[in-house]
Amino acid sequence: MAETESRPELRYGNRPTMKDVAARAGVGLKTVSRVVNGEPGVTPDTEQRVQEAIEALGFRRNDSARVLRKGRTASIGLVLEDLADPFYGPLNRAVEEVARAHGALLINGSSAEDPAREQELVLALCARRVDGLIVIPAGDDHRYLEPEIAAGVATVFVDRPAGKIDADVVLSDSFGGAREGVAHLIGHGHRRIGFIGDQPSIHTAGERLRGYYAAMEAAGLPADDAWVSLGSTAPERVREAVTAMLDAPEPVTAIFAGNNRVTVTVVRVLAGREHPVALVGFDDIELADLLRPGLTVVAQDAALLGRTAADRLFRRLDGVNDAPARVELPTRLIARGSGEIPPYTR
Amino acid sequence: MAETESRPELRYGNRPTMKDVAARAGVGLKTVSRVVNGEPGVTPDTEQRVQEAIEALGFRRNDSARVLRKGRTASIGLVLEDLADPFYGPLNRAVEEVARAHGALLINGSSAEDPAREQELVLALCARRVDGLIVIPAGDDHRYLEPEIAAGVATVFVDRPAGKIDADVVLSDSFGGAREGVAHLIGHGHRRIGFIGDQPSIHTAGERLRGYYAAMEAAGLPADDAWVSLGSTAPERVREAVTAMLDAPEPVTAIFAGNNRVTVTVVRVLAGREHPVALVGFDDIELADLLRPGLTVVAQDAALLGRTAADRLFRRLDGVNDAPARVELPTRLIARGSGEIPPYTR
DNA sequence: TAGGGCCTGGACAACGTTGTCAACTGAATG
DNA sequence: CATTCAGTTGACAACGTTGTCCAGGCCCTA
Repeated sequence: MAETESRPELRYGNRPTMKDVAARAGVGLKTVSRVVNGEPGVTPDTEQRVQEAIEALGFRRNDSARVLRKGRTASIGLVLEDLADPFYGPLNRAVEEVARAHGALLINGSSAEDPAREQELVLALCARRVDGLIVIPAGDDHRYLEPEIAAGVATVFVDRPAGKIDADVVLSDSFGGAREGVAHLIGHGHRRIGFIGDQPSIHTAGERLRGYYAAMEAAGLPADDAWVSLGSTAPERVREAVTAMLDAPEPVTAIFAGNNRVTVTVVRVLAGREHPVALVGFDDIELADLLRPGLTVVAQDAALLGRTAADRLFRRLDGVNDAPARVELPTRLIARGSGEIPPYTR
Repeated sequence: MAETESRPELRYGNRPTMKDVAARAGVGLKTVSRVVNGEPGVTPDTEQRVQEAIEALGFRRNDSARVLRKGRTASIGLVLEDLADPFYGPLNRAVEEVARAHGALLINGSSAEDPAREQELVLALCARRVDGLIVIPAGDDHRYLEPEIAAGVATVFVDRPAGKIDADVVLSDSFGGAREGVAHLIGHGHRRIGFIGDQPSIHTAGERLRGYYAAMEAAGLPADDAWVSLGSTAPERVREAVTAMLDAPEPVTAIFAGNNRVTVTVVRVLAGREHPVALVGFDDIELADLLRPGLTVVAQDAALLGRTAADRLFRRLDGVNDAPARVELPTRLIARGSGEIPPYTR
């Protein structure tokens, strides 16, 4: 322990540098660099001597220095809402695969739906000089990114659009998906349909709500305020909202759930109810097919979302420089039973 | 577009440096550094001038250079098997939270259960000079890490032990958990119990198999080879294995599933069978309580696994230097119905 | 054999930051 | 008034790598 105290500056245990390798191999510094980077202009004989020295010393190039010199970090940042949310798993993985294919590492973090934390994280990534950023925004004002983007940090927003700046964005068609889901319920005879969603300040939540209204209106149905509940996705709140809708004098006969977390809670509540209630949820859920009834959902392809965003990002990094675009991916209605339950009448 | 071509070296659009800030504020370079880092010894007046210059130029410190100078990157690497696997989501998130609390960023990647890819990823992280590594190993030989660890890269293995090197490891009690799960089935009257697991070369898979045998033996029951199926967790393979066990002349009356992916497929197969079969799965699954019957599982606390590993890692980074230890976290049996089904007899 | 070109190898500066250290200021002390 | 001292400030080197550029040595040709 005296070891560590006595040399406070010592971090990497004096790792060998190219200079050390050069000394050991009896060549110049730059020759080592050439060997390490596979550059031409080194005789096999010299190369072997260098390789042996590298081996013997356990040398590993210090990419920090390389980054400083070259300007590129070969890493991208991914800021999402919650690393633990199963919805983002496939997205995360898809982004990683694309990054890997381009030889880049992935730095990621959760904003926890907190705009301040998002900004902090994004700026930390910019300070690291990531080559690009993929952001699932928590906030609705991203002007803080303007200097970064101007400075050349490629940026793509996913799942929700950027606020107050013009940037690439890849979204699912929340509006169309929700409208289709609600229309599906209407098509099965429902006229009083509840909508339980996330905070409407979140873009996707707002769009889905809009889709709900659009479907109701298209069918000439009223959309009673008492049927719409927006707010946190915390189980208790959702539970209360569902219960209120079902215990009202004119109860809803079907529910549209605004995202996976809401859906899960709604399923739990409905499992305890006496009368059947139809349900369509936004976002697919593992095992949805094994519930009784099977869960009807409006599915988005999270992996495709991630892959599309990452492709766009690397296209930009490769120099393509067209105007920021908005890509909207279609959703898919998967009927499994819960959305096909007819209206219950006492 | 001529822009990009004409200056191939240009990466960050000539971002302002401390030198630029210093020039604009009419102060020395070091003074800017002091302001940026909140070091003492700068008059409020000077500080303000510097702040204004920073603001005006949109300066952001280049952490690459900082890293090179200071030796610490304030980042850790997490290598897991699959970012998209819901089991690792909470683990990932837990590690991130601890890292965040220590002001470190998290770089992560998937090994896809491929030892070569694991090594490639780990060494790339080492080249980046991450301060520490958390690895869910795919391979069983980690001697390639010896020089790195010797050079001071703190390393903690999670979920599975390291191979052929002495390092910190945090595990769930796979053996004990599986034994308890199988004993639970035995306790409910089962005597012919199937075990469907992952490739036995994976440490956890082997331990769980050992637990199965231990429980059977403790109850004085035979463990017929035909009841044990090990291999890939691909749905087709698992489906075949389950079907074979159930269609045998002496069919098993209960199944123990070795991990979440196996469990999911087994549930699907059992849902299509005529006669009830008891099931206990290793790993908890979302919505397990909503299946009919509810799914009985041996749950591990993935978040705790991640938190424990990260805590250990940062303890080392803070200079604690005790011998590598093996921490084993208990599992928890959660009875929900599927594991309490009595043996079916025709 | 001299001149030319090609190949290999190395010296040196630069990337943007931080640590060291010395110089300067103004005030307080004798 | 000289001296000291604390508090500010900046010049400079160093971190480890890569790009530039030049020096030799070699082979080929005239």
